[in-house]
Amino acid sequence: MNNLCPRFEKAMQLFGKRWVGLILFELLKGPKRFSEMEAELPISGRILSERLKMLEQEKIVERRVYSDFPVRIEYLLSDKGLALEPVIKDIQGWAETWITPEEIEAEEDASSSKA
Amino acid sequence: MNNLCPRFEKAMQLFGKRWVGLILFELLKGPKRFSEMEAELPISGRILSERLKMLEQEKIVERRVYSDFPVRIEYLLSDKGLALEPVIKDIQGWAETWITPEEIEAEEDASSSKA
DNA sequence: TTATTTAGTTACTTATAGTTATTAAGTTTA
DNA sequence: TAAACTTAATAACTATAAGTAACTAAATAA
Repeated sequence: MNNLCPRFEKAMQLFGKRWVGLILFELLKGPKRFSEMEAELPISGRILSERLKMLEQEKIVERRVYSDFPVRIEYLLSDKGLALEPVIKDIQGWAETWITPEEIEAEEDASSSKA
Repeated sequence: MNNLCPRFEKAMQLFGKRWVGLILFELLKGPKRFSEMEAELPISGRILSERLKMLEQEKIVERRVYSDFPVRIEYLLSDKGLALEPVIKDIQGWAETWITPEEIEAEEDASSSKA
């Protein structure tokens, strides 16, 4: 068991965690605040907080505190995080080619209570 | 909420599911049997079965039954699945550059009961 | 001093994953 | 013919992760 490349396995453990892809997608557009991400992603504050903390620990995301009123905290990608851009772009490209509108509709119906 | 590209969101829902990356990584090497994947991946049979069924429904994986003794079932990537190769390769490349040996050791220690 | 704002956290419920034992279909061998 | 073997699952159960709603902390404004 476990004859895989350990680096790949570790990478998939990060990247394959729920919401991580969408968080990176958002942050590739530029720095974001907690509440912006909470509003733009269908993710709960608790989990967003947990994921950002994890991504910060993994040095993929940086957290910057500005002592404005009210306090402003920005999350942005580090170099390690920015280096994931090709992955995100590839997934986008793949999705545009291979995900059909029907699949998306089925998805939206299933989560219509949230939308 | 939910101003994301719905195709990307759907793609991440598949790809960001635990074990999916590792299953695709294995299948990119060529067709595999259930028991081979079960042996090579640190994943339970129940979840492997569940994931393969999902990937089959999504037309990413094909399931071929051979009436040998004992019954032989092969899983292989469809064109849609093969199209994910660049994503996997990018993640591999990223992992080789950015995942440090210390991170992997920490990981191995945490799951030493399985290894 | 009370209210307001952002960025969380805590306690609790629901959903997903993991483990172990069992089943089904087919084939060999006693 | 029936007991045993093999692969590919599935069922029942336990453990872990995610979701929800209400609350907290720090700083300022009214």
